[in-house]
Parts: sequence; structure tokens; C-alpha cells
Amino acid sequence: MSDKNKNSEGRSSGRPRSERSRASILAAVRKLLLKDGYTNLTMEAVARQAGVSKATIYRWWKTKGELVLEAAESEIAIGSVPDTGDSRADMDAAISQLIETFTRPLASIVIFAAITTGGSDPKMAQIFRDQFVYPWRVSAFEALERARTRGDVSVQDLHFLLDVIVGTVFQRTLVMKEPMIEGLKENLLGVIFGRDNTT
Amino acid sequence: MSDKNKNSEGRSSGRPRSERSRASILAAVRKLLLKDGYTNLTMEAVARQAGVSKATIYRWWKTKGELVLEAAESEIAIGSVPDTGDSRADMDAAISQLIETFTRPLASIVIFAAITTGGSDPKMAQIFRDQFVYPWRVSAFEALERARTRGDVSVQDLHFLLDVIVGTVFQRTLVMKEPMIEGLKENLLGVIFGRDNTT
DNA sequence: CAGTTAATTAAACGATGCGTATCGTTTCAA
DNA sequence: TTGAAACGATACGCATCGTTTAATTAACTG
Repeated sequence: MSDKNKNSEGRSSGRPRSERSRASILAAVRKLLLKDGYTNLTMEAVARQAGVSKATIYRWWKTKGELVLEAAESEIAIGSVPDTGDSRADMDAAISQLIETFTRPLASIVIFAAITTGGSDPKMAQIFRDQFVYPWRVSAFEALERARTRGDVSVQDLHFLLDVIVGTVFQRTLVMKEPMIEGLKENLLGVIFGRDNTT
Repeated sequence: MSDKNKNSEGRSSGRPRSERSRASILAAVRKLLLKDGYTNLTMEAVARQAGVSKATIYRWWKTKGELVLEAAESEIAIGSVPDTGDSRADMDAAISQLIETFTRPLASIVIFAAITTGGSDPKMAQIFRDQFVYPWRVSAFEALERARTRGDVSVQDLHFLLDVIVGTVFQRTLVMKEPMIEGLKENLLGVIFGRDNTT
């Protein structure tokens, strides 16, 4: 409430940005993304759906990727891996975070878009990596290092292990799409820590 | 030479389809895919590049996806897994096939397109799955079953193992893109057969 | 060689989206 | 009250889409 005015910063005067329009635009993006996907999302449709002028959108967001990432920000946010002292519990949490995020409908659309538009929209890919992929990877890597130090993990190549985790969850949740998530986490924990369970 | 005429089948006579145009179109698609990616590939550009009328393209291919899949057919083809009697050798070959295919520049573009357009172009996704994904998966699954029967594999959930293989290779080759393929195959074999090598 | 047939071409169609620009209006701060 | 900036509405020129038309061209047939 108190920081609604951006007066304290640069801006001298003039009509302030409409928070109502901003929210309306981002909501429209989310709705249309779920309906039509990223490629078929048009600025015109967003303006129509949001009851807003196209110029207003371009006023605040330069590219479609930028707009989409901001609209989906909270949907694709993924926490960092905890450090409880229990290696298995930490990785259990890490995998759960991954599955939970990848399973959100909006997230799957945006994540795919961020990856595939890497060629034509490098900026979107970079923002996505820096803001969402990298932080989790770093904290998951640290969790694996702690586990190896404790002697809980024998695999040497932790980056490989990280790719196994991310890749397998990606494959199951985003590529195959079928909800074959039963046992996924347990099986992955088996790969990481060695198998005790023959489930 | 002798079967150049399609007379024997349905077609009575008349001007035959131009094989030159056909080849020229498919070559144009490949060239433009590498340059601009799938999303930015336009039929007009294909017609221009191929020195052919747009109508000719639509005459033979109904959708962009259909055209792209045919143009990239040999590039994304993946052999089936051999049955040599040596479990590890078979899976070694399987993983090599996967890595080799995913590493081809054209293949990565088309595979991504086939997966991500699943929403807006279900037909392309289906053709891709039926023609390329499924055959390999089936023969790889059979190889894993043989290995388990021989007692070489202790993991129960073979579908999980399959997703680990595909997902990890996918992650390394297509998502990360960096050529971090050293040791990938060996590490995966370690996951499948249990670890002897601590590389 | 003439005739048949269908492939191919060039051109244009209406739709749609892009990004930009303009205009009059609205809202807030000084 | 006045100035500054955001806003909604609208329209522009351009590009590409997928489709359709009529005319031309090429290969096989008798």
C-alpha cells in the first residue's frame, strides 16, 4: 500500500501505472496460455481478453517471452533444496519440488516454450535459466555433495545424477504426459542412494 | 525405372508428379529448418527456396508437420536395439543409437517440434510417436526384459529404467545442449546394470 | 503426332497478427 | 489549475497464412 507510488524512484509525476490493467493483462496471458499454448498466444488476443489496448502491453513488455515469464512467475517458481542433515530426506524433497512444479499445467507450457524458443528468443531462455533452472540446480547439487560427504552417495559424477533426476522427471511429466508418477520418486531415490527396495 | 509409371495403380495416365519438385521441396525444408527452426519455418519460404509454387506444396502435404516429418524422416530414424545375447552390449548399442540420433542438428529441431506442438498439432505428435518413438521403446524394452531374465538387471520397473535412459539423454543432448556427453553412456549403463566402475 | 490428363504455375483472395503511431481522455503530483 | 505520463481506441502498412482460380505445361496413350 505504502509503496504503491513509485515516486520515490525516478518517476517525477504523471498518471501512475494502472495496477488493474497490469493484473488483467497477466491474468489474460495465463488464461490464453492454458487454452492455446505459447506459440498460438497473440498479443491481440491478450489485449482483447484483458480489455486493454495493445499499446499498453507493448508499453511495459518488449517481447512475448518477457510477458509470459512474468505472468507465469509464481507458477514456475521452484523452491531450493532443504538442508536437514538427512540426505535422503533432502533429495526426497528436491524430487518432490521438481515433480510438483513440472506437473502444473501452466508450468509445463512455459518451460517447454522457454527451452524451445532458445534459438529465436535467447533472452527468454536466459531469463528462464538464470531465474528458475540454475538456483534449483545449484542447491540440489549442494545437497548431493553433502550426501556424498556423508558417504550416502557413491556415484562420482554428481552432474550426471542431477541430469538423471531432471531428465527423468521431465520425461515422465512433460514428454509422456501420462500421470505415471507412482513410484517415480522412490525409484529415483533408489538410483541416487543405491537400491534397497525392489519395488 | 520400370515402376516410374504409376499406371499399374489407380492412376490412369497424365502428367506424373515431378520428382524433381518433390526432392527440391524436401531439401528446402531441411535447409530452412536448420536456419530458422520449426516455428519460423514458413510455407512461402519453402516455396521460394525450392523454386516451386505454394500450391504444389499444399497439393501433396496437408500440414506443415506432415511436410517436416517427411523431410526429416531419415534424420530422425532410429534403429532397433540388437539382440546379441550380451545384455550390456545390447543396451550399450541402444544408448548409442539414442545419443547419435539426438545429436543430429536436424533431429533435435524436429523432435522438439513434435513434442511441443502436441497440443496444437496432435496429428504430427502421433505420427512422430508411432513412427519413431514407439518402435525404439518397444525394442529397448524387450532388450531390458532379456537382461532381467538373464539376471543382469535387478531393477523391477523397466519402464522407469527406459525413462531414465531417454530422459537423461534428452536432458543432456537437447535441453542442456552442451556437448557433455563424455561418460554419459557408461554412467547410464552403471545405473542399469549396477555400478562396478566408479568413473 | 495429336489427344488426354493431371501436375504445376502465377496470381489473387480474405484473415489474421505484427509493431507503431496518433488521438483524445484519464489520473495523479506539484 | 496545470503538466506529465498512462490509458483505451483505432488505424496504419506490412507480412504470412492457407486457399482458390484459371491458364499453362509436361508426360503418357493410342
